[in-house]
Amino acid sequence: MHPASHAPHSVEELLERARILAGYSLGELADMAGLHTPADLRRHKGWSGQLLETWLGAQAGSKPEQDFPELGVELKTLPIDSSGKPLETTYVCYAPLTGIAGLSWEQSNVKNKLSCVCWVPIEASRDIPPAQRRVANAFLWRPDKQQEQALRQDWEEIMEMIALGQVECITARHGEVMQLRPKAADGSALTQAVGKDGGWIQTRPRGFYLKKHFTQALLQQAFADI
DNA sequence: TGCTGATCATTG
DNA sequence: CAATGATCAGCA
Repeated sequence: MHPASHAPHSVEELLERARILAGYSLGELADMAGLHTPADLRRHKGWSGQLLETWLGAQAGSKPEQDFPELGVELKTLPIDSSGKPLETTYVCYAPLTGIAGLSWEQSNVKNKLSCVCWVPIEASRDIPPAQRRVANAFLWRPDKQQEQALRQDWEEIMEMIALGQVECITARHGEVMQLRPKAADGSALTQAVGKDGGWIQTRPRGFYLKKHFTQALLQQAFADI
């Protein structure tokens, strides 16, 4: 068994590839791919996701697009504990802080990214070294009406606050299923945003994240029959 | 102990 | 710097 040499040609092929990985440890997958497994992820936070990208044939990069543009599918690893509950929130995408007048949910990066997601849960409790963490069953998800409505509502509320110059007032407690949090290399990273009086301010870059209870519901929905 | 805010590595 | 992949870690 070896990593994919090219992107999958269909959603079915992608899901097949992902399901084959279920049961393997990250150490095994790294070995087979000829990659080094770090002892911990403190300085390798994106390692799991990049390993899975390698195995499934996604192009690494930093483009604000889906991982599989031809399929319209986004790939996301999801760390879970032994009882199958998410251990972390899930990063969605960078949040635009300028030039957002007239931007609609339909045009948003969030909607695009979440329109179809291949979720790959990984048993990743902190007491398990990365090499021993195991891949669980992948599943494909498209938001249903209610899920999309919930995402849309949070997005619209948060984006309205940003547009009104209230970005500094937004905390991770805003939003029912999705939150806005800092997203940067460190506290010195600054980007432009709209300020209170309508002028420009410098602020920390932000990203959208899915709250844990939302992704937990996706897991339950996907494995309800198991 | 969970969550929020902070942080790490890499690429374009 | 922007954006990707995320997890870390202090504090309530």
